[in-house]
Amino acid sequence: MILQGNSIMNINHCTNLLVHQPTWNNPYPSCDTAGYIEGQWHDIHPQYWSKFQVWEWLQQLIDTNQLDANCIPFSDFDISGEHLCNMTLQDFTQATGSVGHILYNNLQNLKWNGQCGSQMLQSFNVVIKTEQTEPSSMPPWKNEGYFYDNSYDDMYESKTFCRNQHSLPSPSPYTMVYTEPDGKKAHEHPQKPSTKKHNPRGTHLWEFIRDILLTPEKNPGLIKWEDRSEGVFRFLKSEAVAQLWGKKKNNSSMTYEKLSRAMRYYYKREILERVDGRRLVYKFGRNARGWKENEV
DNA sequence: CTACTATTTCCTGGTT
DNA sequence: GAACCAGGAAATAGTA
Repeated sequence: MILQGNSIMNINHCTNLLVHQPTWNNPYPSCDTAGYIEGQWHDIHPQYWSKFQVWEWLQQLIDTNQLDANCIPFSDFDISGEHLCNMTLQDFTQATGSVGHILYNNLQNLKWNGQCGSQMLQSFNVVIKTEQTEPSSMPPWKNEGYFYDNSYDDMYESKTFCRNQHSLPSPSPYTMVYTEPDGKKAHEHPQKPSTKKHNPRGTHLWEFIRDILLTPEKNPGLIKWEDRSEGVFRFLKSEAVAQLWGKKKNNSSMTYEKLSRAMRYYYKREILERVDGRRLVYKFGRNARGWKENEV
């Protein structure tokens, strides 16, 4: 038995799940803002954002306002916070069209009021109360008072679990005929999961991801479709998904780093296709089944 | 027990 | 500098 030296270190690797609020009280804080959440874009005045934080801000606005990511030229936003702050409304509308005023207004709000909305508030076992927040910064899922608890992953195991029948024609993991990468059907008797080929826990990673996507009422902003018809999706809370996957596999040290390595192995098998340029974005490939809206 | 699959773990190096 | 991305390599666990 070999003990991995750092396995213990990962157990609490979920700090970004913690509830927190914007913390800059004066508009130009020094860098010593509170502890472990230091450095997140919503804790820092936009003037001091790095390129990465600008990118995070953009992604968040896309999510919370349900903007079409395809309309945003990300390459035009490969800029620092200082540069961003110097952009005029005209600059924004020039770059992103009608979406420009949303970006501009949100940024102005952040610059002068420090109101960034409390994104990333969702955490495990926490009831999010519905409360007033500006539309431009409120995650849509938050408005519905999502409740997330440990029973979530049990839905896959539960005999009574029933997937959203009215909108989800694809079969559940247990009724699905598992198809080998080469297209051969492995089994015709879905009621016998134990006979499934190499599927020890009942669900592969990609199926796990797919089922989160297909169960919106149980997906508290974890992953979202970027292009539903093309099978393109993006992780919103990468570490949270990793924790969930780890929980399913009884592995408390799962991280997004490790989960993503498994995801990359899917490229070769054409279960996933590479999506270049955008972080946390993946696309289902020809060997991934059950994600299409009207798949038979 | 052996072979195999599907990750898991670790790592180096590159990118945003 | 953090968070990702790319893959190689080796380990591991469940199944055939």
